[in-house]
Order: sequence, then structure tokens, then C-alpha cells
Amino acid sequence: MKELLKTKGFKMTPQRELIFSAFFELGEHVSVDELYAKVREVDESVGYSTVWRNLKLICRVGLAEEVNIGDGVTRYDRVTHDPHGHLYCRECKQFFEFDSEAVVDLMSAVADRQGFRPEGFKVEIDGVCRQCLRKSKKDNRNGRSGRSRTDAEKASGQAKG
Amino acid sequence: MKELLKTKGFKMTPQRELIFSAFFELGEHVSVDELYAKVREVDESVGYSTVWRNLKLICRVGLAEEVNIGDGVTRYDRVTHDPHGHLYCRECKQFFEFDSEAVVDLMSAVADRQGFRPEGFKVEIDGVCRQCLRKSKKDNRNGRSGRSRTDAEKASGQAKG
DNA sequence: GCACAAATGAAATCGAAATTCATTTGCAAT
DNA sequence: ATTGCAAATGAATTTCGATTTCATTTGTGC
Ligand SMILES: [Mn+2]
Ligand SMILES: [Mn+2]
Ligand SMILES: [Zn+2]
Ligand SMILES: [Zn+2]
Repeated sequence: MKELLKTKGFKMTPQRELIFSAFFELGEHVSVDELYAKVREVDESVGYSTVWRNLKLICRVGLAEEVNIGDGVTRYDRVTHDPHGHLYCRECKQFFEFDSEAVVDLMSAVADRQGFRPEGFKVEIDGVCRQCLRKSKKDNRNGRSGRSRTDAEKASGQAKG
Repeated sequence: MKELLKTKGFKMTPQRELIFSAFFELGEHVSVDELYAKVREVDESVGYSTVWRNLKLICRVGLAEEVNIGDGVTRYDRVTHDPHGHLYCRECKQFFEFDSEAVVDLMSAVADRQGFRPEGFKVEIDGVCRQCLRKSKKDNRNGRSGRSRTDAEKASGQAKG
């Protein structure tokens, strides 16, 4: 680790060491804020921008990559394991993963056919997870409190679920 | 169109009419700024927030959906044609599309298996398009001017492109 | 016409990402 | 061990797209 950085021309500092190890402890889909919080548990003095810069660095040296689902916060995902896709639950805002090898193979073929050189694949399913489905079914049974329809509800007609 | 909105409880205004038709003229992957510019060509007085709100409205009534590639700008894509994926070229920043029915089928199966109710699929390939590949090959032949390596290049080892 | 909710436009706000800058620090060469 | 200096740090600031606020205007049903 230290070596990987050194050979790339980066210095090792206590902050960097802390940030890197905290990131790998947290593991999956880490946001800057989450990592910052984790790091501050150990060292109150580390700055936000340092955490941010080191997260970028972790990406630059190829140990993580950005994941962007469109909710406004960038998350950072270790690139240890095989290509995988994300299931993102709009209710509980949790990520689930699935093996996407088959999907990526298919996509590679598509890219080839167009003379496109692929460098990254994004495979995401947006929806509602099993738990949240169960919960909302229960809520429905108990009946929703008699509030009137919101603008959004009007716009989308009947709620899809 | 006017009817679609009316039945959903929205009013028709000159601005809205202009914005809607401008959007459908532009077609694919339209950003707020692009649409705003287009609209202002016709009517200087239309406000940015009106364009923004109507773009949201177009989505809410199901005529478009947001596309987010992670470059920081949200784009809006008509939902006329079949499910499709995007090829995004990091060089020329252009989108290309491909039919993703097979891919989506595969993904649906995955979601099912996990008890996940899918509501949207994102299938993206990030890379370099045919044209840009050709161009960069030519550039290489002519040799790059002798500037020193940038930080980013150091970080990523050999430049990928 | 009238009432009133919906829509508009300008300006303000929000928030994550990114940058600036003065200071400190790692580290390689003496 | 000293020293030179680029790299790294932390606080503050800036950026910039997205979103909200609010006073005013407008569309629609009566
Ligand atoms: Mn992941
Ligand atoms: Mn598209
Ligand atoms: Zn959930
Ligand atoms: Zn290109």
C-alpha cells in the first residue's frame, strides 16, 4: 500500500494512512461525509478537503471508483471484486449488489459492434427492495391517513405500486 | 397534449406550450440550459425556473425521464422509444444509444430473483467512440508535444488513451 | 366579470464538489 | 542531522447546477 503510493510519486502521511484504512474498513458505497465522520472518530483534526482529496486519490490509483446514482451524492466503491451492478432502493436508500458478468458481456459485444472502446459499465436497477415492499404492503393494509393528494401524486396519476 | 395536461389538473400557458414543443424538437438528452437557450430564441422573457419546472413536469406526466451520467448535469430524454442504453464518449461528450432489450430482460430476471421491484434500468457504457479513437490514433502518430506528465497522468500510470 | 388555485420570473438559497492559499510536512539528497 | 522543496494539509472560499421563495400575473371554472 505505502509502496503503491510511493512508486506513483505520492507521499505517505498520517492523515492519508488513516483515511485509506478507514475507507477500506467501511467498504462499499462510501460517501465523503461518511468517510469524514469515520475518520474524525479517530482524529478530530483531519480536514474535510483532505478526506475528499484522498478519496479522489484512491480512485486515481485504481483502488476505488465513483458510483453515481443521481441522488446528488457521489459514492466510492472498492474495485476489489468482479464487475457488479447495483440495485438501489428508493425507499430505504440502500444499495444491493448483483453479479453483472453476463450483463457486461452482452454490453461489451454491443460496444464492439459500434467500434466503441468501453472503459466502464454502469448497470443499475432502481426500484423498491423486498423489505420495503413488505413494509408498504403492511402500511396499505392499515390504511393511509386521510391526507389529500400531493402535487406529485396528481402528476403521476395512480401510484405505480 | 393540452388534453393530457388538463386531465392531470395542469393549466396550459403560452410559456408551457413553447417549452414543451421546444423540448420535443430538441429530442434527445436535453439539458436545462440547452432547452432554456432554445426557448429564449423564441421568447426572451421566459424565465429559467419556468423552463426547469416544466422539464420536471414533462417527466412527471411520463413524457421524459432524467438521465444522469455523473458529469454533473442532468439531462432529459424522451420516453418515446424502446428501452435503450447509452454509450457515452468521454472525449467528445456525445451520447450514442443502443437497444437494451436483451440487457434489460436479463436484469429483470436478476431483480425478480431478489424480490426487488424494478422501476427503472440504467445501462451505460462509458468509453471512447469510434471517431475519437480514430482521431487519437492519428494524434499519436504525429507525436505528442514534449510537455511533462501531469499529476493525473502520474496517478493513473500509463495514459489509457 | 369573479374567485382562486396554478403558473411565472427574478432573486435567493441550498449543497456537494472543487479550488485557493498560507502553512506544514515527508523525504531525498547532501 | 540538516536542508530544499514539492507534496500535502486544513480552513475558508468559490463554483455551479438544482431547487425554493415570494410577489405578481394568468388560466379556468363558475
Ligand atoms: Mn457496489
Ligand atoms: Mn437516450
Ligand atoms: Zn428498501
Ligand atoms: Zn467521441
